[in-house]
Amino acid sequence: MGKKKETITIYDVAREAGVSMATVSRVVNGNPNVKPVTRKKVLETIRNMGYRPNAVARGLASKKTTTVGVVIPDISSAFFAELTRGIEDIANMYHYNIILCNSDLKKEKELRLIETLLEKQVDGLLFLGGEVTDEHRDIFAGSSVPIVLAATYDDEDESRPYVTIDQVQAAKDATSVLIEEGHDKIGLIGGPLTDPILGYPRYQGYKEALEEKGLPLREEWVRLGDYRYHSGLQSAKELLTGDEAPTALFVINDEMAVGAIHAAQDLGKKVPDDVSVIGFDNIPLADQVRPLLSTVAVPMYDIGAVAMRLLTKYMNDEPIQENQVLLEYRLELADSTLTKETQTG
Amino acid sequence: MGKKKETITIYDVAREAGVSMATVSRVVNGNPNVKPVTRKKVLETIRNMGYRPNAVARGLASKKTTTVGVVIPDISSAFFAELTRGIEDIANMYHYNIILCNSDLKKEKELRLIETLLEKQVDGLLFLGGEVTDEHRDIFAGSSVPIVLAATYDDEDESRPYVTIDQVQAAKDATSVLIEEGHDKIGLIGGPLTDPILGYPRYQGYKEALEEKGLPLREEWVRLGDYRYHSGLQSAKELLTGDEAPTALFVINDEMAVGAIHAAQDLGKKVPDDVSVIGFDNIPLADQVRPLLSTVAVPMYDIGAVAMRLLTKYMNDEPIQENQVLLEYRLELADSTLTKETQTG
DNA sequence: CTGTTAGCGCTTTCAT
DNA sequence: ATGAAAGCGCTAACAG
Repeated sequence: MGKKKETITIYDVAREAGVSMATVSRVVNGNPNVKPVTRKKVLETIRNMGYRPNAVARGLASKKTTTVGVVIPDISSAFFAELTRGIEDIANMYHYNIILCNSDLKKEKELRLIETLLEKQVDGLLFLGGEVTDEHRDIFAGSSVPIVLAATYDDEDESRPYVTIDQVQAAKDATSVLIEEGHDKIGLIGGPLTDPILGYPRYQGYKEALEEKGLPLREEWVRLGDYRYHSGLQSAKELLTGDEAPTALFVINDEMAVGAIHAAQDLGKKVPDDVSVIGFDNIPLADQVRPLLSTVAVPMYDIGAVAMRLLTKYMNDEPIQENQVLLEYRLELADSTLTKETQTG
Repeated sequence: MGKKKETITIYDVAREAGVSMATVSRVVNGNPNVKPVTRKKVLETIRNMGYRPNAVARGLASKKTTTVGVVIPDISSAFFAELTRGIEDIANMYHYNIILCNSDLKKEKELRLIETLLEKQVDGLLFLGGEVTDEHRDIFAGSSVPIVLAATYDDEDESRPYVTIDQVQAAKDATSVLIEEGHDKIGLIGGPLTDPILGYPRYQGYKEALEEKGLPLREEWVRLGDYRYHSGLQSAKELLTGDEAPTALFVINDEMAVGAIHAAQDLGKKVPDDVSVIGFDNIPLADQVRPLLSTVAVPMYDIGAVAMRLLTKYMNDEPIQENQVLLEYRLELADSTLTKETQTG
């Protein structure tokens, strides 16, 4: 496949065009200090010879790779796929490429990947969605490469840049929607409370909303899932069975929320008449279910885009006004709850 | 962020450990020709000094980057996200990293990205989902880097490696399910017929199935969408209105198929009692809708994984038995059609 | 505007 | 088992 082309270098082009390597380099890099005639001649021989610049050599000499590393939990999750799309679009806009790595939220894998990316001399690093531990901090501190967190944050390092949303407040707002709808038996389908990024804060928001309105937080109305559809389906089946069943569910991500809707329907309950459901994230699925899912619209694409943009600023030593960004979210109230209004936080 | 660490090189380690650069290099690369004592000492000073190998320098010297380029239409599509996951898992297994690029199926963007990836000296390239034109072939031919196609193929270049499924046969099988269910008014929601990768072949399969059974292909039962949910919703609304409406729909991807189910339900029709729907791809959504969607299960993850594995073989000059692979698909018959059986092709 | 000359940090013969 | 030395292809002063 492809001929074993003897690599043609900048030196070959220089010789052929009758100029120096430096001049060819200048032409290739768009340096204005080249006489138009010379430029033309060089460009011509470049085309004729089929010369293609070697970015690795350039990287070694210039100490810039125009490549950034992205460590993400799982690209097959709709949430992170959308986020990654935001990252890549901005990266592309600024002429960077991204090396994409799935971490599965495994700490050891995360650390290994970060190490590899640093070895590959990425100009910057985006760390998404995982918890930042001391070991992460050690490796971050040992490098001079700018690192920005996205869809997570580091509560132990006040200076670490991040882009995310206020998880607690958003969860609180979502729960409040159900309360204001008149519900006083509100269940939760959450994530592991040991998850400091999503599971715990969203639980916390639920709790705070109930406390504020003087509603009881009953253990039997709480289930902790694994963020997947079937987990939501199963959890809701349990919650909605029995006579003291909640009449509303706050489900901390859309996939589980849609599972909850289907569970209710399987049990012969109408959504939202018999049970209201509000989700979280606003992945496309929220709009591809009947009834349409009310949810917290997280600006996934923007989180990625803003984080990448912030990273470019670090990489180019641009002035930075704000390096810890809480993006706005919206309550997207559709048909799985009753009320119709929009708030923002 | 991070101290401006003066880069410590293999030379520094060598000096500090009292050995030569070559020896350090051997240790770092696991070359067995190093006395255990020496190895130990070197490893120790590496740890003490916090030495991190520079993969760019290594890449320049060795002409290997252990990085592969991946050009994909859109990472935010469930289909390609899953495929990419398969790619990355295998890449990771063989110690490669991937540079991920979204092409949006725009030819110019594809060509530009491929060019950039080759400049970055990727060891191999995976080109996904797009059409291979003469310009693609030119650039492919001008490089000695192995290139494998995934979820697409090149009908003009008989030697170009690829991994995909038999689109025509699969579409034919899906349509046949509806026919065998007793339907004779079978509509199609397809993609653009100008799309040689999905739109046309899946249409072709539909057509062949009808012809084979002597059923009429009626223009008014065909709608061409854009693969998105709303397009399926809208198309189905049009198809299912009127008295000569089809009683079954073959929808060429799941997203549109779910849209079609919802359209039917919105029109007060029951699925599958009033109208059967069969989709294509078997993305997670197919399992997150009621009724559960019958569909053609495409081994998305495997297409990516097998393509990546094939690429590693090229990159390591391993013997290759089969470089053009048609993976098997299954008919996943669930609740949006009546019959219950499984075939494979 | 153009050329010369050092490296960038590592791998890789070739000796020893 | 280990070292010396020549590049890999390019950028970046520094001259002129």
